Amino acid sequence: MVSIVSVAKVAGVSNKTVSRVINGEPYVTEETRERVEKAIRDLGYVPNMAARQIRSSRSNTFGIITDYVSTTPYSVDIVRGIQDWANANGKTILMANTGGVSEREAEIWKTFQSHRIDGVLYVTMYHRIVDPETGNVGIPTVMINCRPQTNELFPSIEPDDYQGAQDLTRYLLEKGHRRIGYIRLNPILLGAEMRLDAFRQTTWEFGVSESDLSIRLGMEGPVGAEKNYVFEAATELLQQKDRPTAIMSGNDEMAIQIYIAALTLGLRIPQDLSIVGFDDFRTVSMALKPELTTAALPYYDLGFEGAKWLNGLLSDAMIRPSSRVVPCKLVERASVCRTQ
Amino acid sequence: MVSIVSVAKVAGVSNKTVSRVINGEPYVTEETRERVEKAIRDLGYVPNMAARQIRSSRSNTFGIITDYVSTTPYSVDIVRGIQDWANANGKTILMANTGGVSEREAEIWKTFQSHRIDGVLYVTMYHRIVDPETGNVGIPTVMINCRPQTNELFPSIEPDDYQGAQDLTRYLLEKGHRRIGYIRLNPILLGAEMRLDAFRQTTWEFGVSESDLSIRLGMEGPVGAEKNYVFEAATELLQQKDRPTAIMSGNDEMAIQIYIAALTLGLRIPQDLSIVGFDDFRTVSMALKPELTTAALPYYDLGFEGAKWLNGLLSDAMIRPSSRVVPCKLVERASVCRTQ
DNA sequence: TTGTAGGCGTTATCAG
DNA sequence: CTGATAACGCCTACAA
Repeated sequence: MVSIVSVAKVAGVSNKTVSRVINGEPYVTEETRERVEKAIRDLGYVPNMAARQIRSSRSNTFGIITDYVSTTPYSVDIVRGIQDWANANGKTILMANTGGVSEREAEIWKTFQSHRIDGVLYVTMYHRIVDPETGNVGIPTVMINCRPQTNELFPSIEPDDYQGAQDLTRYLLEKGHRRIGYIRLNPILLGAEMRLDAFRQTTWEFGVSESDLSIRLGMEGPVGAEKNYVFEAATELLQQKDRPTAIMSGNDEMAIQIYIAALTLGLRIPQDLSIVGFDDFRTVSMALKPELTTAALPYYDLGFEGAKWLNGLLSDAMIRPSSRVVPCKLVERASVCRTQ
Repeated sequence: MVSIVSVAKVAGVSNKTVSRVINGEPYVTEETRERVEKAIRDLGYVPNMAARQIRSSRSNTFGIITDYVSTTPYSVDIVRGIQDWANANGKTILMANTGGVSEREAEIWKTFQSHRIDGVLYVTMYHRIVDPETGNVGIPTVMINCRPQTNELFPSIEPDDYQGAQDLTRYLLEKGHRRIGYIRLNPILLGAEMRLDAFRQTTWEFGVSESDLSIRLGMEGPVGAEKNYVFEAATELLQQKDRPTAIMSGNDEMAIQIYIAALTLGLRIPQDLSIVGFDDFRTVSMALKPELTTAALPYYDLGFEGAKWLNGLLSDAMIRPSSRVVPCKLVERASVCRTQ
């Protein structure tokens, strides 16, 4: 492999001068610089990061730990956000996936140490509380889309499920809806409770009576193998004497079944039934007809901001655990209309 | 940072002996080994990959280049497959995303060189023909879910869209369906033509007359901003005098709209209309009611096998470009019934 | 403005 | 079985 020495030889300078050129340091004649650059091009020289790192003990690398990539593919946007930030700031990304196995997690932290990773982004694919098995390696870490349970060591950045559900509920209320159905997310998801709380609180603030609210459980059980009651729940809801004029769905995916239930009963969307989702999982929300009004989970921003934050922690060294929240933007499409 | 030297000092041996223990080399007394291992534990020593690499000029790292992660989230399973193989074989994964920008791609290859990556997995998120901007860096590469156009340099591994569509078509035919609708995938996707060909060929082999086939375009235009005709096409198809008894959908996502169109027209699935999808994008195929019969794109296997293959190439050094294909397994659910 | 000497943490070589 | 010493490619410190 061609190294700095061969370049130096070809350019007829010392290796230190080559190093200067590579790193854009001052005090190099324009003429020397050009000669070196030519040699670099001619030889196809590319600096060796490993060697560089060994001297400077900074790897300029971030590690990403994810859990279940496959069951919830949407949240890969978090990773995209991280990558974009990393790319724009000259960082490299090392990726590892636990698959939910905690021994595996410990190994990963070891591997990260081995690579002298500067910092770790601990990413979960759905919003939840976790207990990372760091093995106490002391690498600065930011948690994304999750929050530490027992240990308060790490800062975290999460979507604002509460505000998102609040905005959606208000949106429905402002469109005149009062009899509203709610089909709940799997309770093991952190968002489930926050969204429901927001729904309850907001309808209460608007003076909607409890009896106008029909709240049903849509799913439960372990992620990836959950029991699914959405279709039945929606069907039952819509067969009530005073059926709701709108249904709020735990998420977009569940909204598919609500559409199907409504259409099967001969109801038109949105004229007879308004529906809102949550997540803005576009493969679904834009495939539904009419397209689904929903609240967008800020996955990309979570990743981008998380990476930025982590980088800040590295220089500041004041890694106070704290929690940040990113808003969920309401995406207005065509699945809601004003009550007639 | 604690290095091999400190370990050696504590264990009262030379650094080379420590190295031997770490790498599981023979010719170390059991007793010495234990003393060294104790020192490693006590000091919390973790080997420095960068230093190791600098000596052995093998990074044990694979790079993954992806294109548009976000628009097609399902195919992240490819990445999971790669990670699982890498994990089981002690390789590290460096990840980068082009976002479809080719200058970015060139940079990525440079970065990979910088890290002395052993090999590259070039992954696209949908099945297509590509023209990688390698900058001719000569890193062994396997292309996954895509195929090189102009240059024949790299081996590739792809899903067998033809066989998948063939199986689905046969399945419908064996259930007695003869009047069959087909809603086509975006033609810029490589799978579009292969799937349609299989459909045409297989129906022909079964002696189905052309006039019983209704083929419509479902989508077109650039990925991420395509025009969507699925709902209208399905509606039109189902309003024909002799409407099809089954519709084959370009993919699962498009099947959502076919469901909605059918239900809106008062048709029951599958009694009045059978539907099959393609991809087995489970967030959709299992959310639809009745659940969707489809052909599973073997994303995980593509990744896993691709990584394995790449590794083989590294030792064999006979990187003959060739193309491999992985079958798409038919997943039978509840959206098809026998014609009455 | 440029060059020299030394060392980062490993592993390879070869001698003991 | 074990150890001393050199070398990998780069950067820091210092000297010229």
